[in-house]
Amino acid sequence: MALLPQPTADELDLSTVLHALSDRTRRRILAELVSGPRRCGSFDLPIAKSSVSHHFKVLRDSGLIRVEAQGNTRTATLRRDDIEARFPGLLAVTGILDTDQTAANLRNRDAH
Amino acid sequence: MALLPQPTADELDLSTVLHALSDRTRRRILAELVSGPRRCGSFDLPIAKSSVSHHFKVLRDSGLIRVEAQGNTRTATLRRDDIEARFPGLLAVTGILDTDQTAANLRNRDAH
DNA sequence: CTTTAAGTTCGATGTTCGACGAATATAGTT
DNA sequence: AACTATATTCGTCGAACATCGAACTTAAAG
Repeated sequence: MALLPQPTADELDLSTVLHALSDRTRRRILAELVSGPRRCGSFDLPIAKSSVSHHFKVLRDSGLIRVEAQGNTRTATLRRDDIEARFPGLLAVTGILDTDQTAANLRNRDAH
Repeated sequence: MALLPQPTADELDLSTVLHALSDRTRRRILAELVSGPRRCGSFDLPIAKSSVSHHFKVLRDSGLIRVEAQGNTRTATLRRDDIEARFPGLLAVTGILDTDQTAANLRNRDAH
């Protein structure tokens, strides 16, 4: 159960985060992580596994996900609270949060 | 008074926009455009003017700014409404809108 | 202990990026 | 017409990026 190195919440860099988000495959990974932690290898992506590994590293280095090694598997988790604290609304506006959630946010926003 | 080619509002591509925003120099240009249209050459940037021209092209191709040629000068305008319509909140969360303006938006938002 | 599964790391390839200077185009100015 | 100012385009450079397959590491399963 080793947590792999990652930036702290206050170390999140906007340029780095936006670059990580500018890739469709990485946004797809993040979107699938909204529903909860997932094993890194459990994503059905049309690229080689070494490429997948690369994308997970970019996401982890940027601070968007945390990755925990347990045995010979790794589990990725969206750092939703940290991202929200530093860049509120970023996940919603980039389409990471699913439509219902975004709609709920919008409703809540407009209602108040 | 020729408007240079640019994507329509509904053609804005998230990956392209996020990539354009992932550069600090380009975000700085956008932030200075919040206060109104500016001549392209009137930005005090620590890079060669050919590089500045490149950044304006990236911003225009991504749809974040419109550029109008008038005589031998070009004027850049932030496409605020188009961006807001397509990706609401993106300019605020990326720090393009200054603090006061963002606060004003939040006040206005909450008020309604 | 051998096999299998999960991922990473490495090296190579081709592309894109950001920067530069030089050359060019366009349009005012003298 | 010659000069000046504005800005782009072109060619180049090194760095970074995305992708791949092969080799490697680690650990669980048989």
